[in-house]
Amino acid sequence: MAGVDRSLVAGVPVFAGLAPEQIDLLLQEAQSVRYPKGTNVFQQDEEAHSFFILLHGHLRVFKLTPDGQQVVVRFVSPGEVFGVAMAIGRTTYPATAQAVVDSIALVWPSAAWPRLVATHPGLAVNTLQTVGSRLQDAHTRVVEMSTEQVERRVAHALLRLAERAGRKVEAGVEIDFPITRQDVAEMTGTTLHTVSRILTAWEAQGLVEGGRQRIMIRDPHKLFLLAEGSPS
Amino acid sequence: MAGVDRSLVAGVPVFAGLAPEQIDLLLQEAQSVRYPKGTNVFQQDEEAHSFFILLHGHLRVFKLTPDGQQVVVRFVSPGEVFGVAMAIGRTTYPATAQAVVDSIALVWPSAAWPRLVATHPGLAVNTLQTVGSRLQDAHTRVVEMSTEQVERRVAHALLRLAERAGRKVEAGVEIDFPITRQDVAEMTGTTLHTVSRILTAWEAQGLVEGGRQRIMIRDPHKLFLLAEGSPS
DNA sequence: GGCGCTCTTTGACCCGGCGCAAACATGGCC
DNA sequence: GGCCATGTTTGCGCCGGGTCAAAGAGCGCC
Repeated sequence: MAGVDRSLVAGVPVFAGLAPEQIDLLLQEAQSVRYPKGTNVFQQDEEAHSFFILLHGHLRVFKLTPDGQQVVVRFVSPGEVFGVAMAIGRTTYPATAQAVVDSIALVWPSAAWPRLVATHPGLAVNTLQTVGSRLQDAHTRVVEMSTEQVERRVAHALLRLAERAGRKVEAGVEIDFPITRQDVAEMTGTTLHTVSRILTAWEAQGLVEGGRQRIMIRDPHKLFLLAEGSPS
Repeated sequence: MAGVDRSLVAGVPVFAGLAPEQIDLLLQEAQSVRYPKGTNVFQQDEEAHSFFILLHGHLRVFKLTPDGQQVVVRFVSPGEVFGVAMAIGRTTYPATAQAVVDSIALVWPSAAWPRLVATHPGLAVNTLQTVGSRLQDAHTRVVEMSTEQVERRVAHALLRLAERAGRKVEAGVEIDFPITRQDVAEMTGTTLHTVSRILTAWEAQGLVEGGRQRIMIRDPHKLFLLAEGSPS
């Protein structure tokens, strides 16, 4: 519980530029909590009681529409803050965060946020940059969905996944957590059927390699060309 | 140039909670600049030299894709900050801001931002909330584009426009600036042809009333039902 | 006050990808 | 090691809406 080691959050962007003593102060108020695979860290529309930094594992953040469809907002990797609803002026979480593998996060009570930013002004500035880059991502996605057709959107989605959560292996870059065709469909605004067809076609060309809840990119460069719409 | 009156920015959210003297200090560093209809306040990929608050008029913010397509990110109304690229850690503007009518904005040099947030901590907190609510909007849009078909997306877009930039008139709510079918298409990821067809159909039902660069919503409630997918 | 540019409407055609359905693989669990 | 749940593949038919084309309509400008 108490006494989280500073080294755990060495490279966390949201703490960038803060003095080590400041970071220690912040960590003293945090709890470290385990979230077994499949459990929800928080749920959409639930009161935003806490905010978090992921230490270990991977989360899938998704929104549920009134008619029950899911849309994946993003995947969270270690070192990222999440659940900062309170900081952006919301009282409830706008989405659900679910552990796709056993995960561990640092947890702060949302109520502490105003005091923390008052004491550590750099925190607001850093969080602003984090939220800002998410805004960029979201806009990129809007542009892609407006102007690209499905195959290129899927290519872009995989490239981003590989960049943020890729693990280099002998034969390419593998997504570092279990991910289904359905997940990719929910990231790109299509159906699992279409994703499956696309991946099968790519596999035949040696672009990617699939498997159950597994995607490996064998030829990132060719995939990139495809994503950018180079006429093949 | 100097001596912008405080009353001009009375209700501006980004100044919420700041003391009047603080606001005066901030205003002393700003310039008031006119942007005639059709001119660009800033351009995509240009160095982010300034940030702004719109005093008068309306801006259209759009992204240009490599193949020349435009996607409308949002419309800016008076009282909103924009061009805060620097604050979110970018050195260039991610989009172009264009005056759709003669407009006036307060302009600060981006270089002053770090000093301003250091002096006025509330500024970072307020900006964080502003950027956060834009993130919400962007995610809402992603969800809509993923799960709704065109007609409902257009309905949602018009309702948002009406809410943010609507002017009540006798017969309904009119969008308070010139807006083309093409603009609506670029907000919703469709074509002007499809938007035209939809508006024509709605007009026949008495839902909206069109015109050149003009959209008026005659029956917001019915439009809302349609947007939410109530089976008509 | 008329010319021309921009915006809008409307028609006809066609295709990307969604919906539905069914078979098939894979891995966890008892 | 076999069963079951979950995930994946694949075929087929269809349709929402994009594309191409061309004809109106409104407005600003000279």
